[in-house]
Amino acid sequence: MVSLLTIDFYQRKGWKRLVTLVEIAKKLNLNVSTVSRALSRPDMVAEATRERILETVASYEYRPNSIARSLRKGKTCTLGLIVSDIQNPFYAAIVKAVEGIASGHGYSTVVCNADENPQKETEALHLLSEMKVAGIIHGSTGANLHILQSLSRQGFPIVDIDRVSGLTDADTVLVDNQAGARLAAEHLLELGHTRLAVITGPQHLTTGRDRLDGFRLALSAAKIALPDALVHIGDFREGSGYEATVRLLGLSSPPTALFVANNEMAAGALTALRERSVLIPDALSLISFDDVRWAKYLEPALTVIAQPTEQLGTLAAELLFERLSGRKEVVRRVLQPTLITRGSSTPPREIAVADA
Amino acid sequence: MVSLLTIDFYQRKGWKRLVTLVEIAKKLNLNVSTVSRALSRPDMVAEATRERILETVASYEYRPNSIARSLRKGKTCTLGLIVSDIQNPFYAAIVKAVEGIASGHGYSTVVCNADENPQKETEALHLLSEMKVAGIIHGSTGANLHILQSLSRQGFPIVDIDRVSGLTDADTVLVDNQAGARLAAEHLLELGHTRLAVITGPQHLTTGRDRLDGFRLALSAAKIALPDALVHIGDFREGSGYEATVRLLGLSSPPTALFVANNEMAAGALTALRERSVLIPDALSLISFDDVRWAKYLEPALTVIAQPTEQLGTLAAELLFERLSGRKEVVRRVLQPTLITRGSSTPPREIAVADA
DNA sequence: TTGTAAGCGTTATCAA
DNA sequence: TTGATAACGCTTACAA
Repeated sequence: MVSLLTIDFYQRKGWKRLVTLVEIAKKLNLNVSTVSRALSRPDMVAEATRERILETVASYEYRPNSIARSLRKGKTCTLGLIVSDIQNPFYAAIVKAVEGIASGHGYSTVVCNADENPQKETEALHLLSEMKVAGIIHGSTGANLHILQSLSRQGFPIVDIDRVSGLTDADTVLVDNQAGARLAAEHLLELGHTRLAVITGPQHLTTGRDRLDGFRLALSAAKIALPDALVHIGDFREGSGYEATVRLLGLSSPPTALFVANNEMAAGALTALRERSVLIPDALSLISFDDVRWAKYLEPALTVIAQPTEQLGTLAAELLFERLSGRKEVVRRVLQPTLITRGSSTPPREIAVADA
Repeated sequence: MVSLLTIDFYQRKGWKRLVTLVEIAKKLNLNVSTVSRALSRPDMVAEATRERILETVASYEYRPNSIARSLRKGKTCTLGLIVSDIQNPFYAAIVKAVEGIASGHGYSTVVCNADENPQKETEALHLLSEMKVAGIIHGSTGANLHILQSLSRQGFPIVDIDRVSGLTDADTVLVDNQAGARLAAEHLLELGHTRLAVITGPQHLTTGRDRLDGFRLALSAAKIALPDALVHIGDFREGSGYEATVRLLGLSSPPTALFVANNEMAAGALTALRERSVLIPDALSLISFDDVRWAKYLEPALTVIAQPTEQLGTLAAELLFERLSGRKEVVRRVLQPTLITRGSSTPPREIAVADA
């Protein structure tokens, strides 16, 4: 009878045969609180009792229910991480770094994929807020400032990573995108290019804006013109890099050097250049943001502006944990990107574009 | 006084100013249950009351506490996903696919990185079991069968992905690794190679074993010898691909064709080949598992065995949800990899290896 | 249509 | 050193 009841009970609920503290306590004729203490504060319970308990716990393969614990304690050991594309190696590195730091602290990481879609970001934020995560790290689309502010007011520590959301009380970890773009421009200028083009990202993202601004600034400092026809605004995805490149190549006088503001669009640009048999670097010098693995395997290898991706993720997670352990001041860290010169950028040679 | 008490209370607990059902109910002079119903079963509450409630809920930015809900309902809306390297594009694609399906079902995904480390996998499994996730998808290291069995007995639905764990009651989504390796071998054999080498993964992983077996089978069917010196067992990481390649190149008669069993080791192999100026495909034909993005950007582009990665992740997640909605039979899906012929594999040419 | 109350599995407070 | 008990925020019989 009893066993029948038990089975029915556990079939009604989702968790099937999960042992609980109460059951362990019953087996041992002890009180739940004693068993609980034996696990969380072993020194507060007599040696003999403790051993009996630990034995039973092991033999029943008991695992504490962190849901119940979280509810009782009023805190979770879960971090929320929102990125715009897990498959982009840039974010993959961040995910890995954050997960690493988090698990080192005994925290788990819930990864949400916003896909550059404000609607998906909204859902992700709601999800994380309902999960009552201990904190949120996110590369913002910039569209959900209102929700972020509300979450922040509710006490969720928030860390902006890679992009600024507009939150005033969030810690921030950024790469100096202007400096990176300047490095790229100056490198091309030093090589002697005077007709330079740029494919950047959406202007509502700090990354897209700053990388264009930096490029523009360097050019104007060198008194080199940047006509509108040589400026393309993509969406940081492969397709837009392809299309922008096609249009640039269609110009009556195409550029001799091209700066692409992230790795995805660079991949698109490459495809377009290959299709049209544009020789790199002879017909066009190419430089892009992000030192992805394949950059060095290309022929010629790709000159890039490298971002310290792991450091970005590590730092963001560390700032979050500092915040969780009481830091009050808002911290803003700006990391410096570096130029890695490879074969895809050389001085301009006045060679005609080969026919496709 | 009241406000002081409140502040003190919320400072003691971690969750700071999170509105609860009780508070909403109090503001409205309603019972919690009514408020709860207004949100989860709106039709069971009077139009007027419902509107009053929804207004207040919105103005207080109330978000249900999913911890409490999970505890009460005895189920979570969280999936656990264990992969051995988030940064490997193969797993990144799986993570993305799983997360996509999960969020479509209103589920969140906790991603754990096992790093090919059984110890880390153990921790991840314990974490997920304590979180009482609704189900677990994992590419097993093969070392934690005991824990997996225990979890399975406790009622956690488990899906094996990419590798088999040994669980008998887990759904499984695999790629036919033997067939893939056979495709690779047959391709090289058809090109006329007779001295073929292979770099495979750990033999305790089905992927490492099957890819070697398939290769071996194809060669023996063609009556081509595979001497031990031409077989290298790596660990699926870049470094081991590099080292194995270096050793292969050091042989008195090096192979004319090389099959590398995953993309990471292929990257390592490439580095070694470049360093030693071994011309591909003239001195060595190269083929690898995994059609990563950069494979087609190489010069020559890399011939690969492509795995249907998104499909792998999608299917795994779908099987899990089917299981959650009651399916009892164990399902095992085997997906077929495909050969993508590119420039890195050609008939052997008897050209000496250029000096480094 | 709404209210009452029990309970999910823990932990923490208080008493014994 | 241990036990009894009340929470944590929510859902859901059941009663009104």
